Amino acid sequence: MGDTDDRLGYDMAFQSESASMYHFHVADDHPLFRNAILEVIKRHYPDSVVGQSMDLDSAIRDLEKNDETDLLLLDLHMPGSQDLFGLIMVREKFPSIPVAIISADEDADTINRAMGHGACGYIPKSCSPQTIYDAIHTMLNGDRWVPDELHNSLTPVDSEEKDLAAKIATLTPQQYRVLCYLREGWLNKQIGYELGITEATIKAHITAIFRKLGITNRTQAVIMLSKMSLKDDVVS
Amino acid sequence: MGDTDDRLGYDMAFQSESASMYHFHVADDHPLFRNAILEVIKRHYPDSVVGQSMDLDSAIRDLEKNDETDLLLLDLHMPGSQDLFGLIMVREKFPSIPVAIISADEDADTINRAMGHGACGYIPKSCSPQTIYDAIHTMLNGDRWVPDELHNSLTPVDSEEKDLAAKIATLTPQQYRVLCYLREGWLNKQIGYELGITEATIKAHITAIFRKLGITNRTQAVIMLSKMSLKDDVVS
DNA sequence: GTCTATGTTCTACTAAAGTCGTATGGCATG
DNA sequence: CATGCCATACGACTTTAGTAGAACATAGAC
Repeated sequence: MGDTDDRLGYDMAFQSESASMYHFHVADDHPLFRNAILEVIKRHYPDSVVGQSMDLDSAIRDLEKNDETDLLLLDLHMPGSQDLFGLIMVREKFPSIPVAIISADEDADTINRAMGHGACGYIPKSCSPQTIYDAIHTMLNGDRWVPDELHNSLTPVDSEEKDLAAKIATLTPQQYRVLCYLREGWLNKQIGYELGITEATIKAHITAIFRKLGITNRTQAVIMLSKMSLKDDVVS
Repeated sequence: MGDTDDRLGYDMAFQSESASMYHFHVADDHPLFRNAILEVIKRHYPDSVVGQSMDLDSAIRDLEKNDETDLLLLDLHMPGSQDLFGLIMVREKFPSIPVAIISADEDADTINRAMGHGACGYIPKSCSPQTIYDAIHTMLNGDRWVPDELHNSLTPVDSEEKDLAAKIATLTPQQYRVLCYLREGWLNKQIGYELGITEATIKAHITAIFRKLGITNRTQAVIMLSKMSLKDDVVS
């Protein structure tokens, strides 16, 4: 399986596939599909390093340790990463790391918006291993990849949605966590218990969130975020 | 009642339709399109009576006076009738009156759900006068009408959405009005001012709404309703 | 007519939300 | 190492949200 180079180059173009040691991270809370991805990676990039996580926080911690990750494969729906928000946060924190979305949701609008928010690819979970490999290979070369039928139909994302994404991206990690619970209709007291801090602190975070989003109460926050939500997935 | 002429031609204007006197109501806050509909009706059903309104409350008042209305043409988006909620309320209050949705929104999912919530037809605003006539004619005969391309692809509405619609339908008119403002992120004080009653009364209504919807606070209400919202229309 | 049932309205109360000021610790810059 | 910046955390206060209970009106039912 070839020799490996410790000193990984910054430029993928130099590296032939067999000789390259890539650094992947697979973030998906669904074990079956995570394994499917791992199979593909191990088969085609046996010398690569693969981080794994089941929620957004773990993924971010791992990326912080490995800031040279070559490709993040991110599920659209896992704890802390509903809809496009996880993608937005990761793109903000690690602009240089390419992010491929993997999701059961094959809706054209969803794929289009994921790409518009900075994903370098979108892999529907129904794809064959061969297709998954094609996609990963393409993205490691610095190109974008979407399912064939959408190749020529990508359109720019609504500017209002872009604005909102930019505001979300300014939230601190803790603020973002609080917002995730707020969005689900939790009370401040409940959020505080969940995060292990007092209700007073939750309120402080929430006030800060409102300022950043340009709103004045939680109801408006939910309204604002719901405008950015995607179609519901099919429960599999 | 009923029309006896099934022969449709391009200049059929004065055939046996002229002998029947239908009762229409056109509810649309966009004057241009309201007039377009009126043109079609006056041309093909010159003896008919046509009520008009620019918001849901006026429409309902008119329907109460004319409980034998043969067809209500309802815009999806006007004051008091965002998304499918207006349709749901009207179908609950007047189950015997056929409702045709007219809207600029031509999304298949939107059309499908409107039909699933009891509309007898869906007329995209891009339709020609001739097509509008075809649609109205079909619906007056008791048949349903949707754009050709969707004729065979209507699917049942999600049961959860049906449940929610049933709950919404139990709201009193005033409760529904309050809910419309709540949904937009207004404060109780503001809603009270708008409706000309005290904040205390708004609160009482809101508590009643929560009970009917099976929730405990306004944030959950917004979340619940947002699951039922449609794709945003293009602003024309 | 009386008697229910229901919608609307309100007062008085409790609970939750939201703001302000402040303190601490990490971390980068000069 | 001193300084400033910022994320995080908390307590005290004010404002808004939400509940309980009752008064009043109206429409049917008996």
